[in-house]
Amino acid sequence: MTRDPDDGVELLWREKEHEPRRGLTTGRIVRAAVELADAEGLEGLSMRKVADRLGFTTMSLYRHVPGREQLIELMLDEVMGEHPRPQEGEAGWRTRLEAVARQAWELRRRHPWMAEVRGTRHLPGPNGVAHYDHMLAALAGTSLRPPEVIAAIALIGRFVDAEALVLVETQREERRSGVSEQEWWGARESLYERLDRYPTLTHLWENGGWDHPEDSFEFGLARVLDGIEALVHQRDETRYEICQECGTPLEPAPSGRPRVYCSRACRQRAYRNRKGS
Amino acid sequence: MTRDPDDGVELLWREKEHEPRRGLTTGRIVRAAVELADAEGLEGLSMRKVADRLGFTTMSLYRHVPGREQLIELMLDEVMGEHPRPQEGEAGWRTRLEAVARQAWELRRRHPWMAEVRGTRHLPGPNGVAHYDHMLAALAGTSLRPPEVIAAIALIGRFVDAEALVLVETQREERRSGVSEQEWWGARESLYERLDRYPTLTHLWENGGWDHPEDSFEFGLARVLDGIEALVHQRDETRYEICQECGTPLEPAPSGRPRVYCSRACRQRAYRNRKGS
DNA sequence: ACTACTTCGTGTACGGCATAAACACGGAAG
DNA sequence: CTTCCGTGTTTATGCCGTACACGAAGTAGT
Repeated sequence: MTRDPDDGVELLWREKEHEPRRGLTTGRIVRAAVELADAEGLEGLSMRKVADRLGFTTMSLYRHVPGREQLIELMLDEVMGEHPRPQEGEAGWRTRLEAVARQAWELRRRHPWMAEVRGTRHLPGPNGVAHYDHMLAALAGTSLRPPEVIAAIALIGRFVDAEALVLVETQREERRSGVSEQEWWGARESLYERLDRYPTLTHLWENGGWDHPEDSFEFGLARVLDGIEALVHQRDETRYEICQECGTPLEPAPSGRPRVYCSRACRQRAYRNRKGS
Repeated sequence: MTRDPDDGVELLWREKEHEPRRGLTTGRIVRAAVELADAEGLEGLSMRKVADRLGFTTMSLYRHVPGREQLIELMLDEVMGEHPRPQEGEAGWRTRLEAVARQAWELRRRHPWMAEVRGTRHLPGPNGVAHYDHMLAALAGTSLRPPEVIAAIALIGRFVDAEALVLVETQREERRSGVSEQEWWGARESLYERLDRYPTLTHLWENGGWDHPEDSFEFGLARVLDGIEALVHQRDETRYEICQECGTPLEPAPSGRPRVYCSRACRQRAYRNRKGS
């Protein structure tokens, strides 16, 4: 359906359909697919199984959804809507950023398949954009330059996704094999026999490096936030620089927020130029 | 072949076979598979195509390799062998760690499919262990505690993999569609029309946040290293703590390296206890 | 030299996947 | 009443990993 002139933007941003009592709907398909993926992971998500779950034939889905890929995009935006309402406390940027990272982490614990979605050209739906805006807001008030704000948020996002990915993989393998990760690695005797020749490895082993491992998400989040904090401090010190449009030195803004242009005129000129290109 | 009592450790750690003039070999299969995956990505790697490339039937591969999954593990260790010889310069930990991260990054640029491999139970082969040991060594000399060393290295590894993953995905989509990432996103007019209502997004947009984006790998690597550095400084200040075995306060070690146990007796006791469990 | 056994490669077949294309049916519009 | 369109179905194509039965060829034992 909807031979899309613009790749399915319309499908993602469609307003809510009034769902008929019976029959298929995009919304119903998406929800069934989310349930299925929650239970079986993304690779267990097949058009057949979604259709079965709804009591229709496989091909019927294609009347409402262009294909599997698009279905996954719809699923993503669907679950993005589960994010809690952004509450506008005036906490510091680090508190807010940490909170936002934990929310993303929570969401991926509820829907582990989110981390398994591949591809860089996913159009954001309304829920996705709202959440992205919310994340950016946590850093936009700092002295970071705009591209740094964006890169930092992307870094946090990739970090959470990477952690979620290893989590879902360990869980899947534990379920499939019935053997816990610790047990499995503990039973690899024939591997450990060969590790004596590696000095650092044995040194860390003898000093209990693997006895009480760090929580990987907590450790990594703290490190990444520390790293961003270091950059923020650095930028705080060299806060006042030059206008991005005309190059004259910038005065400190009375609001304390970072400035980019020296005057409204410059800002508008830059904006027009960008629009033209 | 090789119905493995211990899941293929033997296959990974096999000594080099003398390869007969003609006929199949595990090594030949692995190398052909690496070539194929380099060219077509991991999802383009099929047993049929590997066999075709070698001029044999599909099923012949199964005489030398248990299945696709094991083949991928073999491929991983194969390319791990391409890491440059670790040179023992006495640089600082940060320099060494950065170098090691860049090496891993380089390797993933040569073999993008490495980042696409999923699963947490990959047995390391000899090359993999050597590289892991080398990475750990970069941090083992600092005041970080052993579990922190391990977690930090894991963090770096996941960071590199995550970056490599988005890189390979953009490249694949660019090749498949013939449209560059920038062009594609630039052409999503019908999306941008809807973004006015999001304040931070438009603020950053107007201030040129997307005009000259940060290099994602460089930015992230710097942040993560900064984050680890912050932890190292923190540990430097509280370096001398208590013996992990008996709990008595630790004296500073003459070598300046971090200590874990107060005496050789405690260290040996701890080692014996761990072995027993 | 003859036999039994192992090793290696082949051919066929099964069940799973996404999806293209043609078709069937029911209700609304002309 | 006819036409058309939205919706669901049927059938078929071409991928995939791999189980299984078989054949050919080499090797060891007698």
